[in-house]
Amino acid sequence: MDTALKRVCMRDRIRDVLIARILDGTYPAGLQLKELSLAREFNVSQAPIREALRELEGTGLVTSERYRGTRVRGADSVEMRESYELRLMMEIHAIERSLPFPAETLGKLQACMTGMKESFARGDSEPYIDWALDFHRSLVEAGGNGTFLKLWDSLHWDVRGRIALRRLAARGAGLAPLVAMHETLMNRLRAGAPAPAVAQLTAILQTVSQAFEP
Amino acid sequence: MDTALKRVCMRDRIRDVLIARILDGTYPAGLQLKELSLAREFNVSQAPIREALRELEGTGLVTSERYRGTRVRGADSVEMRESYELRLMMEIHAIERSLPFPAETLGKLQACMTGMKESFARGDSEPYIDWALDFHRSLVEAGGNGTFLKLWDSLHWDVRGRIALRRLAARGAGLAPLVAMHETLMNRLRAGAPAPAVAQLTAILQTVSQAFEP
DNA sequence: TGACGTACTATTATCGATAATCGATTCCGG
DNA sequence: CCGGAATCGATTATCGATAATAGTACGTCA
Repeated sequence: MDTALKRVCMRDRIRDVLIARILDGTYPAGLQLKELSLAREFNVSQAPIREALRELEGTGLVTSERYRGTRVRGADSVEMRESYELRLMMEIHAIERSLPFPAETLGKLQACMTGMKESFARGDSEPYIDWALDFHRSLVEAGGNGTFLKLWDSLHWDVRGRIALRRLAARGAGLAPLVAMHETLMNRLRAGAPAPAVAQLTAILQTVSQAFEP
Repeated sequence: MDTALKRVCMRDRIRDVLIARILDGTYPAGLQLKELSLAREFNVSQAPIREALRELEGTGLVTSERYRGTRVRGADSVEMRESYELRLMMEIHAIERSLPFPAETLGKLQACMTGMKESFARGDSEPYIDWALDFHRSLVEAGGNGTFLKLWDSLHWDVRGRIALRRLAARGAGLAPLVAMHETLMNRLRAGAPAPAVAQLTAILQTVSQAFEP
């Protein structure tokens, strides 16, 4: 396989590849990431590999022990549930802090909603997923706390959420219930009362997080 | 100044020193961290410096741009307030999720409380700070969400909190009000009703976060 | 004089090699 | 056959040097 990367800043590209492989399960939890093997695969020397690993270590995706290597710190079902708890907290916080939303925010959310519905109607699950992730990220953004937004990004919800939604899409009911649930959420956000919106949001995230239950 | 580090795993020690310097203001926001200068200071080559910087990049303490260096991403007062908001959220979550606490948790918290009181009575502010930070970290731990605990650690509350408390200790009322407030919080935690405990916790964090207001 | 391009300098990105360490295996005396 | 010391292979940690790049200072030409 040609995974050699050429253009710019090897360590960034390598880091992104490693993140994707860890989150999509290519690298299972506990796997040791051997620097020289990776270096050979990417056609680079050890240094950029190590730097990419150190960055992943900073985000908590891997752990390393001195002279004993770097290992994937798995996203097991426990950690996944905990992450959803954190995500739920952030999105609830945004609602409680900023509802009623200004027109601009509602417009952004509505655009995502429309995109979701259209993609779903066409049966295109990937664009649906893009819109859905954008919807929830926009919600966090609406809370006005930049640290929360950075945290959202550093937890790689763009990848994790995609994996979850793909699983749900392949299951019995597929994405149809989610579309309806988001529509309800959108209406409640527009209505402006926090409690019903929070309840609906909680239900949505509960549904999505079930993608990681056996 | 002899900042040369000798014993084990240079990159870890370097990383810790850099974290401390960033959080205590030695390295102001926006400062470019030059690799070769740091390498000379620590008597190491460029590689471990870079790895330490990459780890800091992962935690969000610095940012780097290709061929343009690594710069301190400042902890300005806005970010500080946002961080306290996040911390408050995590501690509230622990209370709402786990109150009433089991005897073991209450014992741990009480031990911290006792340590705080004794240190304060002796006028030793540093041990007081240790106990206070341990108290709040234990609170997060009591919530039972390991991801929250990791997040707490990755935000470096051990350093940030110390800085805040040192500032407060040097101000007018000093630490006395905090001791009393924690005693009240402890009583309310023991009582087992979430709402009053949350209110008191909010008041405490509000007080502490004022250390960063001008 | 002033806009423009070009060499220079400071700094980062990457390399290839060496030192340090760990884990397993082998070898040996009992 | 067994316990432990010595050794070997694999892997990580660090080094010193080189390549690549951005910003700057300067000189040239109109």
